Order: sequence, then structure tokens, then C-alpha cells
Amino acid sequence: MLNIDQIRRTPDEVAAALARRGEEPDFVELLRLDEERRAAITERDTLRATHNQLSREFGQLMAASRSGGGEPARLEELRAETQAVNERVEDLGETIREAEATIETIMLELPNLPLDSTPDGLDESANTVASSWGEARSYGFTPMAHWDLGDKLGVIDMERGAKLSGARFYVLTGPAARLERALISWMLDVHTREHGYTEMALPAMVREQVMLGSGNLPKFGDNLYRDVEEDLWLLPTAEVALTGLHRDEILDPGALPIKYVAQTPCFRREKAAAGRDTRGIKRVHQFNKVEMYQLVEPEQGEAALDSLVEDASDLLRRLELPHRVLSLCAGDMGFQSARTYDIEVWSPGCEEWLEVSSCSTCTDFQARRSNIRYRPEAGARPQYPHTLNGSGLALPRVIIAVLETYQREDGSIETPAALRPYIGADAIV
RNA sequence: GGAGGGAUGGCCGAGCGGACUAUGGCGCCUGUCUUGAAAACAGGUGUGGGGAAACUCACCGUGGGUUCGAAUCCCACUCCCUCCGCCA
Repeated sequence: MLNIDQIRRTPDEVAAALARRGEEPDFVELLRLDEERRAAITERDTLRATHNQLSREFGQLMAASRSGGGEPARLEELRAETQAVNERVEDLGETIREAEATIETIMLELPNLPLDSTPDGLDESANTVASSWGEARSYGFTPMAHWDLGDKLGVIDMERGAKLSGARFYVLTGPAARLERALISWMLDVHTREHGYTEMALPAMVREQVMLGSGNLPKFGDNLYRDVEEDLWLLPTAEVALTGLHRDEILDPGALPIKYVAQTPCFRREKAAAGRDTRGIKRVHQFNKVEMYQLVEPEQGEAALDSLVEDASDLLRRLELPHRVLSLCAGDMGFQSARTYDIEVWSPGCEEWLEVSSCSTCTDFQARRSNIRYRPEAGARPQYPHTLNGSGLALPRVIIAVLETYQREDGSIETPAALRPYIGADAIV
């Protein structure tokens, strides 16, 4: 959610910032409603003050009449007056409610403002490579893509995934299932022991309010699974639940920064990506992901974003997987993001870069939507923190990269050194 | 699923139609005292909206209702607790 005061004060600047994302916002209606709302509130408050006066007088007269005094005529007068005031207050309340409902509808659909440091550009062609690490290995044979490799080794069962649940579901068997479990344990251990995150185990289903708070609703309901009987939605990412954790809270002085890490299943309908990445497990309806999350004071926002990128990259370096960091342009970022870096790992079998992490600062956008505030110091006014999220990392694509990168000519898969204590063997298969 | 109890400010907790402008305690902040601290004492201390400000309005789980007037009465809902049933 943007700050409506900012739109009121500098509509042109806000519009220009949104235009960088390809949005063409029209604030005329919004500002008219805002004006209408504030005028109605002012009038209603004045009337309510009058009403409180009249009511107090009424009470005093009643008390007097009980002790023998009494002015029945004046009482009737007061009754009529307050009733008239009440009617007008009701009307104004209706005006205010309608204006606020429309304002909210408009505000909930406006994306976050990109940071100044976010590069210009309207689509992925304008993304730039910020850094890269490692060289693609050369093989004395043609490396296989994971869909062939997984099939040949019998460790990725696409057919039975479909049998159980349909297209874009899969089953990991034996060594691949174990590889995933090892990766999850290892990633969580590194983040909690070395990067300073607190591990969280979260519900995979959340209320609509939580989805609104993170920015996934109302605009992106198409991509979500939900329970039809209850008000419950399946997480597309742990970011949603982590944002909801402190909804409607005021965090105590000294509470920030907060750093969480959580592994959850992620559920995505992928309707918008129909036909894309249909082979293998690059794009599926359900996958596991380790997610990092930070709540920080605004001044720390950009440094915190760098730390997320660093914490995610660290894992890839330890896995010795060549990767690069992309700086996303304004038009290619997610709805709630102000600045995003994607991390892509090289996949020698598919011969493409796979996005295994996306690190973003949402500035105060989600904090406003979720009403998360913090008190900078005792007695100070509550303020909105910045929220940041970054994958660390998404499992299926890391599994792809490990299988494809570490494959050997004899068909076995070498265990990355970092995972040996978790796998307990030199070869995964 | 059934029966009962509950939800009030950062926390505990009073209030059960009319000065609630929400008692009191704890905590926190400021001051006095002190070399410093503690203690004691005094004052202050919720959130949000509107307003340049003075100030004003709203908020006692949520949403309705009754009334000139609701934390207080009525209805519905949500969540929590206790017990019963079922169950990994």
C-alpha cells in the first residue's frame, strides 16, 4: 500500500515513479474521494461534538427531574434535536464508508514505487547482470538435462506425479528425495548458525487478510489455491506468512532487525505461465523453498537487501554452482517490490540460467498493508519498518543444478562437498 | 461436533445504561533527592482519523441492533480457555 498523503502532496512524482513500472495511474478520482472523505469527516466530527453536548444536557435534566426539578418541554426539544443530528451523522457516515471502500479498492491495486536505484526498463530485456561467480564446467561428454537424467536414474518420477495430481506435479524418489532433505537441512543450518536467522515453522494455509497484507491479493488470486469452504489460502511462498506474523503489531524498541528463515511448501497455479517450462521440474504447482525474511528500520533497508543477496549467494558458492546476480529493472519487478535482485544458477544440461532466488525490499509497502509498525525508542511514535524477502533457496531448481552439474559420465552423481555430512556418501546416486 | 467460561490500554485487572474525559497496580519516560545507582516522592505515559494549530472525533474482540445516551442491554460472528466425543 502506498502512502495516500504522499499521493495527495506530490501526485506527479508518484505517477512518474509508477510510470517506470509501466503503470499509468490516474489519481483524479482517488484524490476527489479523499477530499470528499476528509470534508465529510470534519463535518461529522463537529456534529458529533454537538451531539455529545446535547446528550450531556439531557442526562443532567433527567437527573434534575428525578430529584423534583424537571423541564419536560426542554427534554422533548433535546430529543428531537439529537435525532436530527443523528440522521445527518448517519448520512455522512455512509458517504465516508463508500469513499473509503473505493479508496481502498484503488490503493490495494497500486504497486510499490521503485527505488531510485532500480534500473529503468519495462521488461526483462532491461535487466542487468550485477555480478557473476564461477565458470561453467566442461564435460568430456554431453551433460544430460535433468528430465532425462532423473528418468534414467529413476529419481524424478514425472509420470507418477501426474498420476497422483496431474500435470506439473512430480515425485522425488530415493536419492533425489534425500538430496532435497539434505539441502533443506543444510540451508537452514547455514542461515541459522552463520547468517543470524531464526528458524520458523509455519502454517501452509493463511487467511485472506494475510494474503492482502503481503500484496498477493486482491490482484493475483489467479495464481493461488484456496479452500472453498474456509477462508484459507495456500501459500505461494513463505513470504506471505512471514509478513503476516506481525500483522497489527507495534514492535518494541530494539526489536529490529528481525531475521527469519522458514522452509515451507509453495503452491502456485501457474496459469499465466501455461505452456512455459513444461518439461521436468523447473516450474511446478507445488515445491519446497527456504525463505529468508527481514524486518528492519528504513535506514537499514538497502544494506539488508545486500545481505539477503549475499546470504543466498553464499549457499551457491559453497555448492560450487556457477551463478549470476541480476538487477531487475522497474518494469520486471513483482508488485510489492521496490528493488529486486534475482540469482540464477547455470544448468549445464538444460543449458540455461535458472532463477533459484529472488531478493527484494518491499520498503514500507507490506508493512502498511499489514499494519506492522515499530517504536524507534520508548515513547516515540510508531513507524512502518521495511520488509525484505529472499529465497535461500528454491529447492527444485537447486536439485536440477546439482544433478546436472555434478553428473559423471558413468551416470552417477557426485555429492557436492558441502552436502557430504548431510548425504553421508561421496555420490548421491 | 457437544457443554460451559472468557476477550477492556505494553502487561495484570476494575467497571454491569448518564461527568467513562475508562479506577487501580505493574512497566516505561521525565524530574527531585544522590558521587552514581536503587529506593522514595512528584508529574507524565494507548492507537488511529480530521485540523496549520487550538482542538476535536472514534476505538473496551468483530459486525449489527435497542436508546436522547452503550465498555455496560440484545443478536450474530471470530478467537482463546476448560471438559466431553473423534482423531495423526
